[in-house]
Amino acid sequence: MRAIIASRNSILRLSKYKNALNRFQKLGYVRVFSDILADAVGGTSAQVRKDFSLFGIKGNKRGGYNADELLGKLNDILGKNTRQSVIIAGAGKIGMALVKYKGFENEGISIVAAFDIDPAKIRQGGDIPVFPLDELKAFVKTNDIRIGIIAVPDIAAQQVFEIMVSSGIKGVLNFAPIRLKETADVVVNNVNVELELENVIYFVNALERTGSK
Amino acid sequence: MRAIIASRNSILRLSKYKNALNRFQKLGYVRVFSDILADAVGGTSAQVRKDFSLFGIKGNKRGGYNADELLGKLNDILGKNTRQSVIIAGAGKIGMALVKYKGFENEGISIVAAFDIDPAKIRQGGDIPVFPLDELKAFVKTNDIRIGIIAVPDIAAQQVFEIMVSSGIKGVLNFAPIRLKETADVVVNNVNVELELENVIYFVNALERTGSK
DNA sequence: CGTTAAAAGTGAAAAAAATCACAAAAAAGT
DNA sequence: ACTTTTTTGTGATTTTTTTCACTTTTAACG
Repeated sequence: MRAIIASRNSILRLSKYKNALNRFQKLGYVRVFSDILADAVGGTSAQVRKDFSLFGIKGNKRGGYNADELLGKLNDILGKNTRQSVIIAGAGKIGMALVKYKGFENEGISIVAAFDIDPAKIRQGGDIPVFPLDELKAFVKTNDIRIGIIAVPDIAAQQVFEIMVSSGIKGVLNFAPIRLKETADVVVNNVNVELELENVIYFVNALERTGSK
Repeated sequence: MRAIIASRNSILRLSKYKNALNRFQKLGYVRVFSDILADAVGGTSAQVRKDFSLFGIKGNKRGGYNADELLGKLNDILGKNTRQSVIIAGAGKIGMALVKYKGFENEGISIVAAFDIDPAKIRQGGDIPVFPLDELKAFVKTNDIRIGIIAVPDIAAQQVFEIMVSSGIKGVLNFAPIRLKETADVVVNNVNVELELENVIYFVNALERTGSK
């Protein structure tokens, strides 16, 4: 298929449109307009249209976008038409919170197994099994998993990352507050709560100092 | 003080430099260079220097930056010299994972209380008390809290946000996968794990389709 | 000391992203 | 059917961010 050059941010926006659209659809909307989407997602209507334009998504002038059709196209672009199996390294607080989280299933994402070094955490009973970390490689290979989540302490993160990559994992969502030494053929996104919280604090302070009218 | 116009991203980078610096300092580094920092954080040395330049941070030509001094300045800019008290709404999986997380304390961030509607979750015994949601407003007011974390289901998020804002909270870190209807004088950052994971999946697929050499 | 080499600092240039603004289409109204 | 109004689609423009490339300073070395 045609390769689309897209920035991380524009893809992130497409996902947001898709999520908003899902909600609109549940509310019975048949047609949606760029300004409605903009507003749901926190942008401008021009940007919505530009994004769509960039990905070759067409609407109807004066008629907006057909919700079903648009959703189909977005899902297509985002690769949401095939279910994705994901593993987690680290069965601590964050790891287990993710395992228990219901939201992924609706999005075609299945967390199929977790792995941990701590023998106390191993458990095959529950809906999602927790295996010893040693078994990660074999599991990933036999089940052809391509996406992994790192939810281990920062000190172990790089090591776990390398195990994942050598197992054949191509995309990683990293919760450890550490920059992973990446290679070009593996995609890494970072979720760093500390950083985000610090950022909020900074802007609250900054707002207080300056914009205090 | 002088008001610095800074983008969210540049502040995020400053935080990263600060975190990297903390690690370097623990390893005994007395002087650091822009390329070392760049590398630790995943950027270019030019960008590090530009960022510092923008905030009036000076180093020594040929001598780099004194680690202590630089850290002091970064902490100063980021407002890390005063401890920040934070509350959490939602004592579910995510909320409790955050409460238990040790990383905040080192950063001068204290989670002082959690709140939940579910009476079963109320508990005053532990290190961090969980109060009924009703009491949030009073608590925030009497303790003069300015930062809140939203870790409630998406359906309740907007409502909780409004309670927070009306209580005097000025900055929010939102974990609900919903765009909060914000006002200009409140800072909101979003952490959306689903979105990030979808993004990883997209780029893995995209890489597979195109760059498959 | 004087020379060399390494690194900061920063305007200028380039690239990337967002916004504007308006023509074209088509739904709705009369 | 014709007119009006609304909304898309997109080239052009503007703004923002990043990178370049060169000057200046100073540590290190002989």
